[in-house]
Amino acid sequence: MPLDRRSGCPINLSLEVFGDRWSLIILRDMIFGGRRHFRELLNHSMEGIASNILADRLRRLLELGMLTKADDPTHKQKAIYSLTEMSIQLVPIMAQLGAWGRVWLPVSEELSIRAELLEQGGPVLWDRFMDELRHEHLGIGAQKPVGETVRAELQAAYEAVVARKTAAVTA
Amino acid sequence: MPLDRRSGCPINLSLEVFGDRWSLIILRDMIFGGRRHFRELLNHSMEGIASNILADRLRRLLELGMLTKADDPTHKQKAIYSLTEMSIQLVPIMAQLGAWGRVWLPVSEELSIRAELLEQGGPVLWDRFMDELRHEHLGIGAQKPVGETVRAELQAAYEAVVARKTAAVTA
DNA sequence: GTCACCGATCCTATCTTGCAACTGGTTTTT
DNA sequence: AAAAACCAGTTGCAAGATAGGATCGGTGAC
Repeated sequence: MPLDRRSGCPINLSLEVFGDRWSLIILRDMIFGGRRHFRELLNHSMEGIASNILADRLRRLLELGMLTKADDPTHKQKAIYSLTEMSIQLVPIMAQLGAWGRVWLPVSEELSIRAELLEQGGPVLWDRFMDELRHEHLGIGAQKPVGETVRAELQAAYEAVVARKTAAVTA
Repeated sequence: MPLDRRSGCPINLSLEVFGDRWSLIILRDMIFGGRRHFRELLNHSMEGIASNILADRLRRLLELGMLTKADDPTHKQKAIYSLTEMSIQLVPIMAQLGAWGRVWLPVSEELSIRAELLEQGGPVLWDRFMDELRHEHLGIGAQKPVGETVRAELQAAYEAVVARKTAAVTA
């Protein structure tokens, strides 16, 4: 997946960066799923990414400055991938994409609850989420975010839907 | 490009619809460039799309309900493609994509002026633009929009930048 | 010492893309 | 009336991307 620079149009250039079927999925899992390691991304991938594709995309995202990579001090072979400001600022795009998909595509209820909450929360929630990501990935903002994190809230809402649906089935 | 339905996640499904290098480019040219015919999309394509790819993507977008196709009464062989509500509602996504690209990617000045104005105008301008598109493509809203259209404004701004840059070079 | 885990890489079959030539028909120009 | 240009695509081919699975050498927990 080379960068062609077909034109200097912002939409075109954005597509050249993440206009494929995997790059945004990986970033989604890092942003909303909190994944930081290769194996986490590989084994918990809902869509079943192949290891060679994952390796290729991670390398590409590193080159593009959307991610950084560091050694994990707890395990010599583990690498920790971090978001950069560039990828943290994809949150509004993810939110819009989720909102659009929720309306027009056959989404599953439990997987769209996050998109729904993100849409309801609007830019205020997005900003709070982005600040949390900056704290987590860039070490910016000295003290921890107060109260429950946005990601934890979204995750809790997701699990509540799953629990409700399971109860409905077994009832 | 099949629809795999890898998962019911809204972001994933959105990517399965337009997570490739051409679908959004075609929709961009229809939305911001006002293109309605195959040859217009083919010959005025800034990025140089191939005719088979264009044909394939148009067919796909028709199947997905993002476009409709009708005979052109003025020419027996011409077909007119129209946006649907589904694709008109991509305007906010295009705006966010353009805003992000303008900050982080090497965009050209003249091609990013539209994104800049769209960002400045915010949701109010997006709604006005979407209403104009509904009038133009869906025949909704009896009377024509008052004053200059959003697309004409964006186009004028683009041409002003081109003119200024040309003047600067020849001066 | 064994076994699961670590981030990848290699191989192969299949799918997608880009490119150029071409099709059958229609409108415009000369 | 003949020629040229335009219309929406289609076809064939080569190159590149993807999916899936096996594999690699090193690490850490038990």
